Amino acid sequence: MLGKQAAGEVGTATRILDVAERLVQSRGFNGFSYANVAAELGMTKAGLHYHFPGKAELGEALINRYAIRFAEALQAIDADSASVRAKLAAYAAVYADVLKEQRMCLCGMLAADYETLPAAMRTAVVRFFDDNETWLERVLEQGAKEGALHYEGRARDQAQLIISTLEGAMLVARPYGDPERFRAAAHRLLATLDGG
Amino acid sequence: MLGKQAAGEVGTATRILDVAERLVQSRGFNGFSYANVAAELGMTKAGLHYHFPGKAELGEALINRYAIRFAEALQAIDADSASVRAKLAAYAAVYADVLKEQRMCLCGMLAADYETLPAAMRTAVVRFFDDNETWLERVLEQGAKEGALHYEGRARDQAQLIISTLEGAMLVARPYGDPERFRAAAHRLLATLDGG
DNA sequence: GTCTATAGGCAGATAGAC
DNA sequence: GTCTATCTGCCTATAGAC
Repeated sequence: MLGKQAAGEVGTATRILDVAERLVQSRGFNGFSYANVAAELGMTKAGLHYHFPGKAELGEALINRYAIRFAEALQAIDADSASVRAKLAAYAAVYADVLKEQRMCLCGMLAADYETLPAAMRTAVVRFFDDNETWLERVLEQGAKEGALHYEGRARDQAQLIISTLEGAMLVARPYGDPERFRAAAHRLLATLDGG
Repeated sequence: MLGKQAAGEVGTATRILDVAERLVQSRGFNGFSYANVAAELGMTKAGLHYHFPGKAELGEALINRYAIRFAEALQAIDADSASVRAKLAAYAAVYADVLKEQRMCLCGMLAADYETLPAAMRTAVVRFFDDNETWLERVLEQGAKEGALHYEGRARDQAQLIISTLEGAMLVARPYGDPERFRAAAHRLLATLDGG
C-alpha cells in the first residue's frame, strides 16, 4: 500500500522496479535476473519474491508503471505545448530522454523479446503501442485540420510510422552509443510532416 | 571444409546455423540455447560444440552468414532493378520477406541484445548496419542526381532514417502478427522520397 | 520484510568413448 | 562427427527462521 513511507522516501518495491526497469531496458527481459537486481540493492533474491512473486509479475508491474508514466508525459505535452508541431517535437523528446540514459524504450525492448514473454506481458506491450498510436492519431488529425501538418492517408497509419521510426531509431542508435543519431532521424521524420 | 556433401546436400554446420538463426530472430540471443538447437536437429548439445566451440562463435557465424546473404541480395538488386525507386522498393521487400516468416531482422534483434553480446558479435552487428548505410547512401545519391528521389540534407542521414524505420517497423509489427503493418510503414516511408 | 538454506532445473561447456 | 556422462554455475522459486 501507499503512504507507508515518509515524504520523499522510496519504498522497496519502487527501488526494485527502478533497478529492474533499467536492466530490462539495457539488457532485455532474458538478459537480467533476480540475482542482478538483488545484488544492486544489497538484498537477497528471496527478498525480491516477497514484493514480486515471480519474474512474470515483476515484468507486468514494469510495463504498467512505464505505461502510466508515458501517459502522464503525454498529458503534460497536451497541457504545455503551444502547437501540434510542438507536441510532436515533445513526443520525440520523450524517446530521446530515454535513449540519453543509454536505454531502449522498455516496450520496444520487450517487443524484441515478445516471443518469450508470458501472456500478460504480451498484452500489456501491445496496449502500450495502441495507446501511443491513439494519442498520436489525435494530434495528427488536429494538425491536419489546422493545416499545420501534412501527410497522405489516414492519421492512424502515419501514427504507426512515427512510432516505428522512433523505436527503430532508438534500437539502432544504441549500438553506436550515439544519441545524435537518434536526434537526426527524429528531426528528419518530423520534417516530412511540415512540407505541403 | 566445403565440398564434402553431395550436390544439394546440407552439412551439419549449415543446419545448425539455420535452426539457430531462426531461434535468434524470433527469441533473441539470450532466449535460445544449445539444447533448443540440438533437440530440433535430433542431436546432443555436445555434438554442436564440435561445429561451434561456444555460443559466441555460433553467434559470430550467424551474423557473418547473414551479412553475406544480405550483401548478395543488395548486389542482386543492383543488377536487376530498373530504377533507384525500384531499388528502394526491393530493399524494403528484403525486410518484408524476413518478417513474413515471423522473424525480426537478425541484426535488429541483436541490436536489442547488444549490451549482453560478446565483443566480436558487437563489432559484426555494427558493421552490418554500416554496410547497409553505405549501400543506401549510394542509391540515394544516384537518385538525387537523376532527380528521381527528393530528400533534404545528406544521403547518409537519409540512409540512417530508412534503416531505423524499417527495423522499427519490423520490431513493432511482430507483436501484432501483422505483416501488413510493416508494408504500410515501408510504403509510406518511401513515398516521402517521391515528392518534390 | 528480509534473511538463510535449499530445491530442481537448465545453462554453457568439457572429457573421453565409439 | 556424434555420443554418454559429467561438471560447474546460474536460474527461478519456495520453506521456514528471525
